Parts: sequence; C-alpha cells; structure tokens
Amino acid sequence: MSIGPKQAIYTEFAGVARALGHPHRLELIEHLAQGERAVEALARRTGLSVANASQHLHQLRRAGLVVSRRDGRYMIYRLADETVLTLLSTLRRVAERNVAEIDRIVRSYFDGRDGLEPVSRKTLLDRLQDRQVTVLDVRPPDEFAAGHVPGALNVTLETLAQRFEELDPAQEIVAYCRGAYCVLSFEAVAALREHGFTARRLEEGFPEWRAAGLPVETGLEGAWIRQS
Amino acid sequence: MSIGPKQAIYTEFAGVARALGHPHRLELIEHLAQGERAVEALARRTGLSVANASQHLHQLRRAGLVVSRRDGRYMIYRLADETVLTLLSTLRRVAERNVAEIDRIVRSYFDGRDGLEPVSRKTLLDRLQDRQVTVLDVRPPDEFAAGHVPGALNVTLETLAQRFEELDPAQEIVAYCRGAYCVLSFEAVAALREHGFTARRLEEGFPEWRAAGLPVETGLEGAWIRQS
DNA sequence: GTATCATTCAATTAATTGCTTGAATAAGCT
DNA sequence: AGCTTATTCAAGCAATTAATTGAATGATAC
Repeated sequence: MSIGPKQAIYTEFAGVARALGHPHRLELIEHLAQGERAVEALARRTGLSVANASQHLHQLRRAGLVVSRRDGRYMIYRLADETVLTLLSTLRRVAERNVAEIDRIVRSYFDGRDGLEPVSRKTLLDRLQDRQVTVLDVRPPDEFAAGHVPGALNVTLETLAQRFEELDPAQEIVAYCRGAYCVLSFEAVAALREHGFTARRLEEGFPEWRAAGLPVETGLEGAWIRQS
Repeated sequence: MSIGPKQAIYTEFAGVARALGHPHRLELIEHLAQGERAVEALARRTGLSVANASQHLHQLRRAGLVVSRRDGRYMIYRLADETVLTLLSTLRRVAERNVAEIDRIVRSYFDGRDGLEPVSRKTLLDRLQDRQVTVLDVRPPDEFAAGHVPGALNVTLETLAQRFEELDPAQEIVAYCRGAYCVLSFEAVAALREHGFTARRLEEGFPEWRAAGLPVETGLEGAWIRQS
C-alpha cells in the first residue's frame, strides 16, 4: 500500500521531531548553540563516548538540524540555521507549560535557590544601558570569548566564591550561562544570595540573547574582573 | 549513577519531542486542531484502528500535548493549549527549510498543480475586506460548521466540479483546508485553474487562521453556495 | 612510508516502539 | 438485569533504537 503526499511529508516532520527526541541530542544542540564544534569536543563536554556522540550527530544531520564540514582531521558540526534554536525554544515553552513533571524537577532541585522570577532579556538590556547591573557569565572561558553580553564578567563558581568582596553589594547581579536550565547560574545566584547580594538569573542563555539580535561583545577582556 | 536536573529536564523535553515523532500522531494533532474529538471519530478520519489510535492518543497525553475528558461513553480528546499549534508550526518551518526530501515530495506531488506562491493570511484578510475574493473551504461540513473564514463557501471536490459556472470568473479564488499539506486544496486549485479561474491556496489551514486571532464565522450558512 | 589522531563504520546486545488481536471496563439504553 | 457501544488493557511479535566495542577510514606530522 502506497502512502499519499501528506503522509510522506508528515513522516519527514516526524523524523525531525524524533531527532529532538533524546536528551543527549538536545544537549548536543545546546552546545552547538554556543558555536560550531568538533566531535571530540562535543563528546567531552557532554560526557558521551566519541562513537556515541558521532552517531547522535549523524541523526541530527540526517534530520537537517545540523550540518558538518571537514577541517583537516576534524569534522566540524554546527546548527543548520537559527530556526533550530527557535524550535528548541518553542519545545521548551510547550513542555514547561504542559508537563507537570518539569515543574516538579525544577522545584525539587532549584527551589529555594531561586524563588524570584528570572530577569527578561529586555529588562537586562535596559539596566545594562543605565549601568545599574553587574552581569556574570558562568560559561567556560572559550565560550565567553566567542561572544557574551557586553560588560559581563566571566567567572567560575570557584573564583566567584573567593572574590565576593570585589563585587559591589549595592548593585544587582544577573547571572546567565548556556541555556535556561544551566545549573551553574542557579548555583551562582544561590551563592551570591547567601552572601547578601541581590542576584537573579537571566531567563534564558546566551544563544537566545544573540539570536534576539541584542548587542554582543567578544574577546577575553572581562574574564575577571572589570568593575563598572 | 544519578543524573542532574538538567538531564532530567532534557529527558522530559525529549519526551515531548518524541511524542511528535510519528506521522500518525502528527495527523491526530492535525485533526484535533480543528476541534475536540472522540477516539472513534479520530480513528475513522485517520484510518487507524481504534486501539491503535487510543494508544497514540495516550502517548500524546503523557507528553502533555493533548488532554482528555470523559463524556458519557465517549472519551473526548483536545489539544492541551494553543502553544501546541505553535510548536507544530515551528516544526513545519524548520523541516521545510532544512529537509531536502520535503521539497522533493512537494515538487513531485504538487508541482504543476501550484506553481504560484500561496496566499498569506494577511493578504487574504485584506482582499476579504474589499470583497475582492471568493474563498473556498474544502473541509468536511462539520469542521466547516465549527468555524471558517467569514464568507467562505464549503465545497467538496465533487460539488465543485459540477458547479464551476456558478463561480465568478473575474474574481480570484483562494482555497484552504486543515493545514498546509492538505491535498484537497491543491486539487481544488488545480481543477479551478484547468477551467480558467485564477486560483491559489492559503499558506496554512484554518487552525492557524483562528490561532492568529483573525475573524471566524460559524454555522452552515455558506455550505453551498453564497455568491458575494 | 610509518605513526598518530579524529572520526566513522560494523557488529552486538538490551531496551523500546508500533501494531494486531482478543479480552476487560465503563457508561448508556431497554 | 442484560445488551450495546466506546474505550482501554494485556499479550505477543516484528522492527527500531541506544550504547558498547573494536576495526576501518581519512588526514596530518615526522
């Protein structure tokens, strides 16, 4: 029995959805959202074996969500285009809204660490222009160097813990990292609050900031510490 | 080994994506986008066995994409909320843009039947207000009755073929049905063009029209035929 | 050429998915 | 109560998927 064109097209749509249907692949996409990466780097950062990462990347490529090119002996993967991020963000919104389990996980892991609403991109942009805020970027230095919110300080949880006194207690602090569910920004906010700072998280991560066309700064200038 | 909160949340996201990862479930959602339906009605319209449809609906419900309530001996399913349609629409956009196979299918099945760009919702709305257009709704009468583009005529391909002479050849015709890939609207446009009419498809279906907050008319008044 | 490194391929295993079939619930009708 | 209808459950089978392992390919460095 042959299928009609609608079924054929829906099969392709389903193929794309399936490609998003594994946590490891979502995490690979999260890393690719920071910039293009080779297989081994992705495997290391996600904790997957290289062969396993390679196979997941193939599935993403077959679905058209990522593309690859060879550079010497490295195979460089990157997201196919910016609509992939939009799709992921929509998936997140629908899931947060309709899956009770997500709310439960967020509460049990993060509650008490972040009782306040996260800061929206627009709010942060406004405060940034008035220099009313200190921004912390909790990602690894190479991702920070490839692009970050202008004026942001790049810190690890360790360096942060050692250098609280260098931060201005009068100024609100906003922390962000790769995406909405980065544990690091939750931890940073929790640590800051314990020390009496006013701290909140940015609602999403840096890829969404850049995708929204907001200003981006590159380089390692603000690694630590540039007080505004 | 235990997994962190991010992995746990990504597992939930992946679950939602997986629920969209089967053509039958996408088709079930397409029908549910027209309005709430009982299991047997969905099974009949999609050509699935009742047990099979029931199981697919359970998966959609587990993922939070649909909800159900009992009404007498019927179990009525409906989309969880309007964000589900947004997600589907985003999935469509990403897939159309990045999956070469979809372009191939569209060409081989539909090309020659629709060389022209489809009409956007906004364009149709403008022309509607100037009464410059005849709108055809190619869906079954019950879906038409539950809501349609104001002034649209509800036709089947059969009735259309018999009553070309009742249409005004001077006026452009726009046809639509459930979604972007409804074969019926392609067929209707093809038939109309063969008879010398200027006909195009609406870019998407009625659910997207309604979701965009555009005017909706209900009832069977325009079943056939109300010349403007 | 040989050695080395990054990636992919191929084979295997365990787990999951999709579908069918027939029985079990659940609600309404007479 | 008994009958009918709508839906779900449970068992079973074929097909697919995820992950591991070790071998094979492709490219650079010596």
